[in-house]
Amino acid sequence: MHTLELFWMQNRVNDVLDLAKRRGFFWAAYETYGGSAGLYVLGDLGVKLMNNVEELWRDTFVRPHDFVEVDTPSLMPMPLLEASGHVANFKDPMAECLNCHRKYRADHLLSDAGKKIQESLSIEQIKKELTDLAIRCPECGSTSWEVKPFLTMFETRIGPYADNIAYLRPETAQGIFVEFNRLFQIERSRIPIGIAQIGRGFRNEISPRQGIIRLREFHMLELELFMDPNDTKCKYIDEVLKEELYILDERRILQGEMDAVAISIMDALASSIIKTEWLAYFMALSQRFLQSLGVPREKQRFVEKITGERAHYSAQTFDHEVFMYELGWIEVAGHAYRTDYDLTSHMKKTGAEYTASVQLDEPQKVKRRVWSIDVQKLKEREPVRWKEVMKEYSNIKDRTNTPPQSIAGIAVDPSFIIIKEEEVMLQSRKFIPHVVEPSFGGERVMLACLLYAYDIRDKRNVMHLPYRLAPIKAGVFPLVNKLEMEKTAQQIYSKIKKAGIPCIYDDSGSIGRRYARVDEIGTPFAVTVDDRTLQDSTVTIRERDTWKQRRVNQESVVDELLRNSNS
RNA sequence: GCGACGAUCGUCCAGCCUGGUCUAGGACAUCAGCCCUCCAAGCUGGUAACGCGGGUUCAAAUCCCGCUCGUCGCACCA
Repeated sequence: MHTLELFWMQNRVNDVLDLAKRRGFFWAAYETYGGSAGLYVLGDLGVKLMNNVEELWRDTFVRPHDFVEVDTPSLMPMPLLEASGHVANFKDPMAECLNCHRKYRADHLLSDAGKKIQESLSIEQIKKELTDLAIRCPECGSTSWEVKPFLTMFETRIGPYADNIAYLRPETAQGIFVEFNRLFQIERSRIPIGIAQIGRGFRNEISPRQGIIRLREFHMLELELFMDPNDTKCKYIDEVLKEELYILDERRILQGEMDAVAISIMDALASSIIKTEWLAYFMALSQRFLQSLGVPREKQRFVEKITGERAHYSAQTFDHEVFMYELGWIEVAGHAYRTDYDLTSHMKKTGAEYTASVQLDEPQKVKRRVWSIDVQKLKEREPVRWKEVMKEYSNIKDRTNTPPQSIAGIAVDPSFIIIKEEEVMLQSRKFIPHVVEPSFGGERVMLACLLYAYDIRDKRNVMHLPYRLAPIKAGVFPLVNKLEMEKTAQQIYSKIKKAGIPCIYDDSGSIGRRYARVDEIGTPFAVTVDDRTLQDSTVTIRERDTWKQRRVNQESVVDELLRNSNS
């Protein structure tokens, strides 16, 4: 590679971040107060670009499938996130060595020492274990520890009562899961169904380096696809079967492979590299989405999360990564097969029923065993406590399985349990839907888009943003500041604006300078009014990507611009 | 959290070691105007900064301490 080219490659991210700040796409927040890591501001261009990214996402993932969209609160009460497993999984016990102040995951220290850990160990218990086992700091050998939980969710309180703890959501998905029943009913119990949400997620990262890559508050674009676990077909799968993805799957990772290989969706499904059709379909869409944002296919890959690295809710996860020059491979999306983990968890916690049912083609005869309690016999055995048993018994709705070992503390005894075999005609089949989830980080997608749009031509910055993503579609300039030219240019500007096309008017500095200014923010067209306009009503349209100009009648400028709205 | 290094106009950099000459300089960007010109390059003028707090001193951008933030490394990263 040429030295100069190499130099430019190495500075691409910095150049783009610099441009983003200078022109108002985004920048680090609260600098006047000294700054606060992991928080970013989107400026006008950033807001417009993010909106366009979101619209493109809707056009890719939501609208073609008639999926629906919701907007749930960012604040979530603690019990909800306890049920989802986030409170347990986002609250790592951190052990700090009191001598050298290095920090470790306390559970890792214990398991390294060969100690089996229970999920439910309290902070005090962990501290006691560390002391009892005389575990030494791996760095300095000290045995004195301070154990504290580190919470990666932001904690707050709802209302005046201190015990009403809430968190800012670490993902938007939980809002969809807990509202599943109503959403499902509103959508007339269609299955499969996709429910989308665009919103903000919050994570209290320990040290959010890498600027806009790791944020404490960020845009999430999530879609939850609910499907029947016995009918996991995706009706759109044929459209993508031949598409190839670069995949690095778990098996190859465990073999020590580092490189992703191209494989078709068809083959990936046939060889079970991707476990379910919807997941494969969304991965293909995800690749297309990034392609339409300007990221070539070869600069994208899907890396499977190996067991143990995966989130607590996931049966299979692929990270969708984009090569971002100096930053290396950066995850822009996670594609997770969450099974029925979330709905089941919320059911257990709340007693609500998150189920769907499908009508069977023909009713089925099913034999099943049902157990019940013989009250008379129970009374004989437990003359005092039988009422307690019956009270708890009446809360057990599903009696088709084997009876529990004890009810209300009374050991279940065959002497008062009746087990009946019965035959029922089932008209429908009930199930807890399984969930497949593509989840994007908005800022990272936006950055990927800017990185691949960025180019330097004749020492000038040019952002080759696709038309639909460009925050500003056109600049309108009078060639020189003559009153009539300005007037005509202003008229054209108003006309474009009224047509709903974002555009700017600029008459300051030389024409070349103005072209340079709009090139840098990715504005695809410049409309220039010159002397000839005043004679024959034509203007020039100058294209950002070629710097070529053509003359069109000023009446047709809006049409010329609108012709590009799909590109 | 630890360690190393750092923080000056919008941006990049100079000044700091050796305190005063700094009313903090330059370049690019930006703004007003001139020029009236199709690709940032001419001319005139303007706006604009020493991260925060404390100390030393007659005097602090400059020396010292604390804090905040940043970069990198360690650790962490459902």
